[in-house]
Amino acid sequence: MAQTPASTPENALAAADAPVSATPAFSPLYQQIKVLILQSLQAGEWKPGEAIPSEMDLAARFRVSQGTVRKAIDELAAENLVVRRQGKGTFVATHSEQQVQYRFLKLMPDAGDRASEGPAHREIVECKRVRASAEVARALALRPGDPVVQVRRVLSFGGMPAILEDLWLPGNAFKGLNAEQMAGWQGPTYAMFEVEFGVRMVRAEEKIRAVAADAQQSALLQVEPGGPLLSVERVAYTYNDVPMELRRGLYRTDTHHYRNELS
Amino acid sequence: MAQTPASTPENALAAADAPVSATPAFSPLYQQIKVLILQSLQAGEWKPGEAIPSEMDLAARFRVSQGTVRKAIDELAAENLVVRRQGKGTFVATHSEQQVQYRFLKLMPDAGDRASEGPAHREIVECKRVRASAEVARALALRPGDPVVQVRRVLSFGGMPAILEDLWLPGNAFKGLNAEQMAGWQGPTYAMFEVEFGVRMVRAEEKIRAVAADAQQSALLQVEPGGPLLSVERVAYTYNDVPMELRRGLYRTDTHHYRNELS
DNA sequence: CAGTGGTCTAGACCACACT
DNA sequence: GTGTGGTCTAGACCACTGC
Repeated sequence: MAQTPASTPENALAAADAPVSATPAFSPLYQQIKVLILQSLQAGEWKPGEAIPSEMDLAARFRVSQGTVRKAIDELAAENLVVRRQGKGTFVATHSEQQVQYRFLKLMPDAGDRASEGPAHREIVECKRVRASAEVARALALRPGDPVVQVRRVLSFGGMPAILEDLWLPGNAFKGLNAEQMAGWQGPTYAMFEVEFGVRMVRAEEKIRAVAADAQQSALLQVEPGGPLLSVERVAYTYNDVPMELRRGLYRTDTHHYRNELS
Repeated sequence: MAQTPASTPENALAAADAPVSATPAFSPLYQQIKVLILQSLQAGEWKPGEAIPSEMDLAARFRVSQGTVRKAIDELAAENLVVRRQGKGTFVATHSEQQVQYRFLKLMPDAGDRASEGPAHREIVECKRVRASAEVARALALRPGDPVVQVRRVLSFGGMPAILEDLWLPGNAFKGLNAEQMAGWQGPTYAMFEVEFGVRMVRAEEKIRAVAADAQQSALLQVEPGGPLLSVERVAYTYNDVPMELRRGLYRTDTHHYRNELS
């Protein structure tokens, strides 16, 4: 890696193999540095909430200029993998921070903000070990029949049930997860996943639909059967686009709405 | 602006007034450059799809280094106001591009991508001049009673109606808009707004709910009355966060879904 | 005060597109 | 080849944090 920083940067990928290649697959130095930092992040060299080494230190370690490290970190910060704090350092992002808690929850009260509403009350309906169905296996990149933890819970705001959620988690990574743990933890569930299982959710994709409540759902959410509910199907990923959670939420949207910003 | 580039950058905002200020409101040079470019964009100095001057030219114009201009443009590109193309130049973003057409439409077919589906068929149900209701006035920063253009239309994919939309547009900016124009235009509606009215939508906010179809809605979308529909309420903004459109869409989500990425 | 991230500059060179 | 954006470096200085 960059033995001769001042000269043409050697392309690690291209140099690795295939001297005769149609597309040289050029990747700039800062991208290679970014990958290296990413690997350290993934390997747990620095834990969530901790500071990573200073830009100068990283520049020395990788034998590149500070500017190149800076650009690599800039991209990591843009992807919310890392948080910069002027005068203090750069920190591994975590779902435990007081600031942007519940980053992935886009349901907002129609009036006011979520802070004014107070924390949600959580009730675990069930938490059991099952075998992955074909659908769950596909979403989590498992084989059908592989062990999976399934959780069903109801979240309430101000005493009113608002969300009915089913979670499916790979059994291997979430050994020992139980209802007490799910119910006892204060704060974001993803923060618990970080602390208890070392699983950091980094990004997610959601598919949103309008559906009619069935009998069971309407009972749990205290709405009329057949009434409209927002179905939010989420796949959450760790590093390297590895899926680690499938979640299907049913949201009441009579007093709340799903907020999205487009640009 | 940066009469002495090599010395401490004079803060235009801070220098303008209030020599004794608790917070000096420091803003870096590149931010000031960004504002200047933004003003030119807004004033229409360069039209959508056109190239803006090269980084070197802008650096010379503003008497700063190329790197400072670069950082300003980087941010504009990140906000999708401008598109960089290596070897060619930097171009004013437009909704007319073949690439990311329908940037703000997040409805996707459950199987395949939107390109495979072909363009939507549009039917204008009505297009009339009305007076702003309290709700419309609030969303568009108008006064109740101000002139507004209201459009109702149905979009169909593969012959099946999928979206029922109502649009409200400020009457002043959209003088002369009529049903023929709405129906005749090929491609994104926002592209027509750029060409015909010089209005460029830059970002938008959406509030999403699940609702039950009423009699009229179910007839237009060919679903059962009371069936679930996705309600998407959008406010679209031009430069400087000026709202220029209120839109309420009702989406059928039996064969499509609203796709969102979280990070 | 020292250490961290943040800004600004200047110059060299690379990759890409057009002509 | 020329011009564009893109990368990389090196050094100076600024702003913020905490000792």
